[in-house]
Amino acid sequence: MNYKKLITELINNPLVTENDITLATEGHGDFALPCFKYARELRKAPQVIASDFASNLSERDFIDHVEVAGGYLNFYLSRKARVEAVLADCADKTSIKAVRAENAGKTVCIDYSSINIAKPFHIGHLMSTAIGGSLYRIFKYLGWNAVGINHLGDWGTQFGKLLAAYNEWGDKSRPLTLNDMLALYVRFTEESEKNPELAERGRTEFLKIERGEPEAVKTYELFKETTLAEVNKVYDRLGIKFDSYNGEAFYNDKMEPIIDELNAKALTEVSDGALVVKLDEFGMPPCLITRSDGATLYATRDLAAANYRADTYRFDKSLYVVATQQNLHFKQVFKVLELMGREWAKDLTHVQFGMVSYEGKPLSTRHGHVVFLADVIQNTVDKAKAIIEEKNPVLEDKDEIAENVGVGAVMFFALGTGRIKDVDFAYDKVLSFEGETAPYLQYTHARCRSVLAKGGDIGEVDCSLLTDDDSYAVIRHLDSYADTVRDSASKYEPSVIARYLIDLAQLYNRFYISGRIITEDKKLTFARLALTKAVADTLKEGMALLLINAPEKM
RNA sequence: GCGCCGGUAGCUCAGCUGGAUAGAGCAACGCCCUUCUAAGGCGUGGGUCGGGGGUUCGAAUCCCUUCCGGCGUACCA
Repeated sequence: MNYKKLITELINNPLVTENDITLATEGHGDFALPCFKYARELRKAPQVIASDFASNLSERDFIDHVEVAGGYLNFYLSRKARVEAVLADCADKTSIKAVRAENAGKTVCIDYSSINIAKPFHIGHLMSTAIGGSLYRIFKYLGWNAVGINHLGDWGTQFGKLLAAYNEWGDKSRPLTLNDMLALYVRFTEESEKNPELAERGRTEFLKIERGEPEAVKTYELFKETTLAEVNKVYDRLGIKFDSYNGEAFYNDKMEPIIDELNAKALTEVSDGALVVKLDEFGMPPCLITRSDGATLYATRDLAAANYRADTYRFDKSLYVVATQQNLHFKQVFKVLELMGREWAKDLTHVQFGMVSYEGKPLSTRHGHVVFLADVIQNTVDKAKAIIEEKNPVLEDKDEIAENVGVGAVMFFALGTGRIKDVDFAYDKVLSFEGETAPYLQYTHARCRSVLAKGGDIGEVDCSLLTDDDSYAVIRHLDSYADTVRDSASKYEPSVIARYLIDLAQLYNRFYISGRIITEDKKLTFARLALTKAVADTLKEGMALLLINAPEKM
């Protein structure tokens, strides 16, 4: 319910706009209007203005009373009416449906995860995967048509090297694994330093792939399939989905028209043998289109990809969930597209996130300073299992619940704080199951379900029984759910929802402890069960947006 | 050098489209399970919101400046 708007209408003064209404500080009602800013124009003291507004209020059924305190006019809403409205909205989803109606027909492309073929899936990939996967769900939830794109790193000379290494040392008698490929690649890098002939072999093998020689392509496809098969297991555990796996290889034949167009529009020039688009007047270094040897670059592929997505999906927004390191790259690409006259260039956004390090040092596959995502998940799941054995050994489906709790903990680690901050991965953080964590949310949800199961059917609810401070605090928070999800989408920031859910769980737990829900008093029991149900449903829906499952029991 | 981002309690963070006493979690200490899930709740201690200017009735929030840290800065992605 948009009370700010209602209050503004109630005051009905041209000076007062909706944005002037603020949430009241603890102990000062629900909403407040600070009247200081009108003092100059009205030539009156703020307190006087507040009292004037108060005495001129029109019909006000949703307000219980107002109070003038200092220069503030405080609004105390009619709690009973608000409880009714919130419980009704939780049940029929009116406000969420309204948001969906606004967004119907809109399309958003989300480029996320974007892993490299033949490279291990480590915690460095967690952020893009989790943030993108969450945004994918959030946008869908809000009525958008979302297109999830895994822009695979499946092209480049490293595949020639890997092919050479595989032909030389690969064990063809058993199925290839991701670890084998990593080992082969490392060995190749080491040995080719001593043996230049080997390095040359890498280049010629890549040429074979480029030319489409069947033998080479077959092995290259094997690398790709092997990687995807393993990585998909992780995606499945995390609940991550994609609609397209078109990556670098896919755009190989789509760059030439872009280069031709850039040349035709006289945007390019040759500099030190390379073809570039100069961006000096925009305060940026030039955007490299082709190398001096004629090879295309990262930017070239992204220009082609952006065009392809625009043509194919007709997006209203296109997001790139990529680390902040690539800030300049995207600025350049977006600017070049704008210079090419693409009116949709304004709809492209680099959704950047901070760097992931491990024990204070940057991650490095080559130096073995990596943490594999599958291992992290397994560790959190194992710990969840151990806690279940300790606290609730009679629980059914222990493995499934441990899986949900462990994966949830990993997701919350990635999505719980603002994405722009750098994060240092540490096991004690992901393995923490108390306080502001996914297990806390899941626990609260399971607690709700448990009470609901015991409480049975909910009869007619008397909303006046939920106007005490503990109950009303929960209601008030539930009231901002739809706005919170919308805010999270507009900021491309899943952590907004994470914070919201933590607060909701805290408020509910306080309510839960403050008195019994199921009592002899039928009417009171129904009212409290209704509140519990609203909280449980909201927690579950909100967690799903963060890729966190909500088990019924734990 | 220039550009982007961060700097809030011992630690991890929220608040940053300006509003009333700056909030959580973790860690520390002290309480609360014969009663609906203690993965929970309550309480105590803990803050020059990096520093300095400015704008304003009012600044963690806006502007300027400065320090510290991360990242980027043409043929990797």
